[in-house]
Amino acid sequence: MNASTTVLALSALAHDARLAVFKLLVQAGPEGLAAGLIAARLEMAPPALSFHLKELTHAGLLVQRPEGRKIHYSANFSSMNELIAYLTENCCQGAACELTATAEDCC
Amino acid sequence: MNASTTVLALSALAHDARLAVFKLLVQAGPEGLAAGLIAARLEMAPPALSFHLKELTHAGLLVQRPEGRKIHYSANFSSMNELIAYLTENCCQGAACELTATAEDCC
DNA sequence: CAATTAGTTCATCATTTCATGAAATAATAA
DNA sequence: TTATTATTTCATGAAATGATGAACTAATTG
Repeated sequence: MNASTTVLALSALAHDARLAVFKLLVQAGPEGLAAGLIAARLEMAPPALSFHLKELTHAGLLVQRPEGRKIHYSANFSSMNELIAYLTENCCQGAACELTATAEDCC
Repeated sequence: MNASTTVLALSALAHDARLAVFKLLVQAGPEGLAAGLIAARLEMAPPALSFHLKELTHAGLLVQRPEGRKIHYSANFSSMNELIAYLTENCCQGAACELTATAEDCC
């Protein structure tokens, strides 16, 4: 992970709707959710959701899997871990978690 | 840290120049660097740098300290740690680092 | 095949972001 | 006090972002 792919991932997550989509898909686990279900849960218009799913997918944070006429999206955990690793190494002097109150949740 | 402050911080970091500024200031440590030095190191026009410093400061990622007629900026490590903690808890099922190759660098 | 469902793509428009150069502010030095 | 240095603010314009509704594609059902 280099600076420009990091910026791409950060840009993808730096939006209320997209962060909400990503969080929902993290909760959903590896199975993911169909686009229509995501739209229903987050009360988003289908074209808007489609736009945001494309952004997240393009940044490598989501993966797509056709399922009949539905399309399942799921979080790409390894790319998210790479992002967090990059931020920790380059932007925290490798010292993340040490100062946080929820240290036991992290690593 | 909630979703909207997270989006604010992510937006601030989601730009090549601002990510570079933040990384430089993390390396610089708590002393920080004067705006002019940052501009020289990163070869940025002063008004552009000022704009980006304001964005980062507004997001709580930098703190400002006047030093004579210079202004020193330094990384706010605790807010960065909060950001990483939020991402780890909400966007990684609290499983950051486990899947990364550089596990020893993280925590 | 016709109708329906799921999702995307397209066109448009409003808003935001960002770079640039000129001007302003404030602290120090001559 | 005048000049210089450090930084910010302002005004302008270009480019990117994002919301919306209509139209399109593809898979499934009747």
